Amino acid sequence: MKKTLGGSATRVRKRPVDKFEDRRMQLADAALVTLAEQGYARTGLRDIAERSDFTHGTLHYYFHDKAELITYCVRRYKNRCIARYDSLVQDGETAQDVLEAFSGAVVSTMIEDARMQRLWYDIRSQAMFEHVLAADVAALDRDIEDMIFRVVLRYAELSGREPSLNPALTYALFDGLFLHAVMNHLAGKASESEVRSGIEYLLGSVTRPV
Amino acid sequence: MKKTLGGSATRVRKRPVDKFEDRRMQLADAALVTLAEQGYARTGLRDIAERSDFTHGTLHYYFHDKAELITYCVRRYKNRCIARYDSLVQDGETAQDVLEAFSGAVVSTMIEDARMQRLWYDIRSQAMFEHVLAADVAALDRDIEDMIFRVVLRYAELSGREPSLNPALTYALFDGLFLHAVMNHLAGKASESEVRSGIEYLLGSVTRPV
Amino acid sequence: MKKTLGGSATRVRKRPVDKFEDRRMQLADAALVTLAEQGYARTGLRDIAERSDFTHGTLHYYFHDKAELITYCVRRYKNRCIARYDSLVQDGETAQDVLEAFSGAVVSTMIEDARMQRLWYDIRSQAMFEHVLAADVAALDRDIEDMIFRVVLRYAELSGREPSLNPALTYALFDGLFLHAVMNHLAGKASESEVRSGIEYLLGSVTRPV
Amino acid sequence: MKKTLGGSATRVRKRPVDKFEDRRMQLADAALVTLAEQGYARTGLRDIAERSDFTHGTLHYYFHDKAELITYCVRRYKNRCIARYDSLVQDGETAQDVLEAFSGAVVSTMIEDARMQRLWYDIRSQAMFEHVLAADVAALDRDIEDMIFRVVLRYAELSGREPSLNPALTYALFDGLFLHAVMNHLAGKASESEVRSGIEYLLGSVTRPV
DNA sequence: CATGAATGAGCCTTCATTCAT
DNA sequence: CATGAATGAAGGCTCATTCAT
Repeated sequence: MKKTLGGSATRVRKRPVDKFEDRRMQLADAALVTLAEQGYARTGLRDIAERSDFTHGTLHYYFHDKAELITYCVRRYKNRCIARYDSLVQDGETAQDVLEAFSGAVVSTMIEDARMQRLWYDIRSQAMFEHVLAADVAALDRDIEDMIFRVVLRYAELSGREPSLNPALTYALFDGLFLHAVMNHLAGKASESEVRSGIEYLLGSVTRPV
Repeated sequence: MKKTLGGSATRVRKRPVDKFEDRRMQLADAALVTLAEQGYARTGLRDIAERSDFTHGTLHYYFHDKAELITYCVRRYKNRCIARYDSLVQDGETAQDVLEAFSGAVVSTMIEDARMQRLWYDIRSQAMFEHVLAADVAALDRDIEDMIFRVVLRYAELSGREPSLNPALTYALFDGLFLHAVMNHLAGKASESEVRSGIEYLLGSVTRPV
Repeated sequence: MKKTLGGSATRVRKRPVDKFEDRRMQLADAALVTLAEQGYARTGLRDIAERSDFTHGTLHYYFHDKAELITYCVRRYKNRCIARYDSLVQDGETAQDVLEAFSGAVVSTMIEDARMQRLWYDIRSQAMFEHVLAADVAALDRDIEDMIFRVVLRYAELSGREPSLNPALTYALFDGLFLHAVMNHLAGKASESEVRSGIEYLLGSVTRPV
Repeated sequence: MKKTLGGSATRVRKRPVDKFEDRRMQLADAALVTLAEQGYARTGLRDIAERSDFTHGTLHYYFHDKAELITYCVRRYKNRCIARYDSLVQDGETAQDVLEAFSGAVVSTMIEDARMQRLWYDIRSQAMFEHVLAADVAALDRDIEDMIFRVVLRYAELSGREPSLNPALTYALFDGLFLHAVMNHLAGKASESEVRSGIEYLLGSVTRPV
């Protein structure tokens, strides 16, 4: 409300709602570190609290229960991923740009974010069993599907082609590729070049000349 | 197998080792029902015992700990899967046979074994975090990869084609397809025809004319 | 009371002490609603605050701790009860008036105030265990005892009789009657006429002809 | 089953079901000590375990949850009370015997079992709020009501009288007497003679010449 | 062989209370 | 005055595991 008050540039304090939300983000980021390390089932709220600047009581102050915290965390991580991929790809001006930006991003995700990614796969698996997680996870998965299809569309458009598969099927194939890239990386089997060639192959495979 | 066959007519009891192994299988099959229903993290040994003919303590007599039981269960389930797919596919005499047998098997897995499959995905996710599971799961995954590649090889051979991707990449793509088929099915989104066309597409895509 | 009245026309604000006390009453009344619903042990200060116009922290500003709030609440409720019974009974001009006013009041307490009454019985039970509550509850119980005896005295006097039991014993019997009336009502066993006849019987029983 | 096997007098081990039930009793008796001391709401399962020979996990092995343990405990205590009163009273051969046995028992309950009795009043209060307790407590209260009426009947019969009030009302009055006896005793106000005379008065009051 | 009693660590959650603003 | 952020102890409960029988 009192936000954009005149030209005053010295609004020192954020609105209360922002403070609350800020702390949620801060806690979520701390939680993500632990979650990525230990996984959903093996991470207690106490573990999370211990590696944050707060106590475990505070976690419950900001999140109603564990499920809410976890979905908030995963949503936060995944939204960042999606934004990152979107911006990367939209900056590309040739099909080659897009291909390289995309496969570069996948490789770096695989290498640097392997632990975060496995958390995502973990939570997505749990969501097959736990009702409370299902809706949130499904929504996120749809967002990722859309993002992947945007990449494919952009690539197709820049190379005079068009998608040959629907978004769901397209995503399923890329998802398989990502998942195995991460699993392989965590298993110590370096496969950067294989991932790159896999993506190149797949981008060609899921599009066709107009 | 069938080791002490011969002419011996007085083999009243199986050899001890067999009895032990038999019971393990019996327990594992009972456990699989519960595990498929509730998932790894949410299933206690008590839950399993309650739905079997044995007690809680007996489980520990036959399995050293929970991880051993679970990996034994999953290995059992997955080996059955692999055998089933192998026999189905090897019975086919034309490429069309193989295609139909394979996609039919996938569809029926998706529909009837959805709960078992999600258990596999669950355990595979946990294996990314729990070292004790990692080796067993990795071995199983390799077996599946091999099986998938046998299907592709057979299909290729019968249609005058050859694989265009290595086994790992081939599996990754099929795996993505399977995983999303199961997730969609569990989410209530029927997609039988889509799965069939996906498989047909993919079999064509991972092979090329010789 | 009304101390600074006089000719001063500008007394805009109540004296500080009154404001403080007013707010305590306001908070206590809000608290009573929740307490009557959930009982002492199951009611958190948060529950109370949520159903009032104030926050959690404010409660501690006006009451030192939970025990003080609770005793304040119960005292408030019970004093209202006592005042009500006193005025009802003193208005009666014949023994029959008193009997009817009294049993009518008990019946309406049983029906409309059942949830408040159970709170009283609850706190009185807790006071048997928690020292901090003991003194306050005991004082209240004495006030009720006195009130009951005033009713009996008034009834006796108007009917040419006199009490035949001491106040403590008299109260004990009426208290048993009340308690069971409330328990029965909460259990769904309507017993209005039984309560009325019980009271009539008891008023006769605890008095005797002069 | 194998219980009364022939004339063998040396059945060393009880049947399994008995062992389980025996331990429940043992744990319940230990629990009653702590519960009587601290009251329902202030007693944790850990408190109970600490003052028993077992750990808090064991409590959950024998009782499904806290409510089951508590109701089991109270039922156990109250059934003992009822049996005790029944046998005491039935041994009396004259009205005077019954009067003395009964009031003696009440006095000794008041003095020696005051802490147990307050637990009963506590749980009965909680049952007005907690649904899980309601049914069990109501059943117990009915048993006590019956017992009281048996006393009154016996007393009436031996003195050529008959009950003048129904069982519910009769119990309500005695209950009020008991409750206040216990509260007074806990408050340090000795009142043995008063209790005795109250009971004598009440036994006369709730009966009338045939 | 198989049982089931017993354990104790650990989990999520609730809550009265304190305190800086 | 009033707020609400933060705390930490405590609560009920679950569970893999051990072990005497």
